[in-house]
Amino acid sequence: MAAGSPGAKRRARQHPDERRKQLIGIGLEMLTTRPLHQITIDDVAAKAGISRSLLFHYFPTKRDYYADVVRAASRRLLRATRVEGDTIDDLVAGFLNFIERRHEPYIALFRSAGTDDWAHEIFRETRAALTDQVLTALAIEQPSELVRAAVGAWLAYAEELALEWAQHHTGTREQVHALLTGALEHIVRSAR
Amino acid sequence: MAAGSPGAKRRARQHPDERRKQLIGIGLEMLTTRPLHQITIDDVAAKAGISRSLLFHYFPTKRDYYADVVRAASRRLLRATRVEGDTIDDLVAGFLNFIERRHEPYIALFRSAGTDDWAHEIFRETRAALTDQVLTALAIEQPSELVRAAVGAWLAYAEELALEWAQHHTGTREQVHALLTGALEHIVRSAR
DNA sequence: CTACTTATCGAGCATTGCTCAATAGTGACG
DNA sequence: CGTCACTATTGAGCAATGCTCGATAAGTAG
Repeated sequence: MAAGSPGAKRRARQHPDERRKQLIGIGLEMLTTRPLHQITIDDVAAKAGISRSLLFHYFPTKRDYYADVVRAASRRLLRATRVEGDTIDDLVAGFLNFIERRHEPYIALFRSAGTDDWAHEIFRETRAALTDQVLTALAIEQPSELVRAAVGAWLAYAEELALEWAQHHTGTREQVHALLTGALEHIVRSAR
Repeated sequence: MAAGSPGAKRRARQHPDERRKQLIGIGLEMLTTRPLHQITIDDVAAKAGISRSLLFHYFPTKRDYYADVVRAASRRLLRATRVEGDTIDDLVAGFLNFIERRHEPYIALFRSAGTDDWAHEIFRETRAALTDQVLTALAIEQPSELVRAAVGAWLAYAEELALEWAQHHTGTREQVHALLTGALEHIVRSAR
């Protein structure tokens, strides 16, 4: 099925910004259903109703396109996990809420992390930003390298446990919540 | 440079088992330097000094080859992390020793985890086996689902922290060791 | 209406995963 | 030692895919 009305102009010219948004949007959508490297240019172009060539007009290479998509996913994630409260409880509650409702984009970002160096870099930056959020919520001003590393590692723990809970309903929400806050407290206390 | 002596027979026939081992060995080696999906059949064949076709004679498809390579990496990992001692201290010490010396294969396995469904499955199995090892060392006979999940998540924490330590020397070995054992004790105690 | 910019396309090239029929080591058996 | 069956091995070739390049037309300015 074509994008526009039937018999529409064969060349529906659009403004570059909107095209870019559209293409990246398609990438984000596809990223939730399959791993990054299984998204072919042809797929994206077909879904957008444009030719392969046009995609290369906007993104010099497939990797550049991927990178922009993953960056967009990262930005979404960071915006969505921004916590309102200050306490660890609020933080963890918000995190669990997010994972419960939108674990698919999270997994998507996760999965792309290992595909390439640049993807891993974006993933690291994302986790670093999350670490900052946690440290802020904990009111830790000048964390040592060890504390930062420990909190970053706790994020890995939290991601794993929360995803397991969201996908396989392992334990109750309260149990998971308690496990997360307890571990964070313990880890931070131990690390300094 | 050719594999054998110069002017050797053009068709150096080998036994299937050795060929398979050789090919998988090449895959394992390449896996430490680049992400899985960047390993092309041509690369492997060239390095082995054979034609592309022969690789498809041994592995029906590229994915099957990949899967066998990743499985081999997983087996290596499990063999190398097998702990001798019984206490948590022994366990963590062995884990740190392993990560310190051979974090590259570990990272390689890590990275391949997100590339595809089958890779993720192998990764899950590997982590499940590691979880069993930990539970055994902890002398926990009949763990609840929650305890299993928590220990599995602790593995994510341990991997992250240990890799950070091995790569960027974050904190001393004793500090990391204490962080790991402390967290594990705390988590297991909380989870039941 | 004209001219200029550029979004858009189609054709075509190189790489790569994969197939298939043909070839040639190698071991088994006489 | 010779012959034969088995199969490891290859080369040619197809389809998909990343990517290039020149041509074209949809807008915009004048």
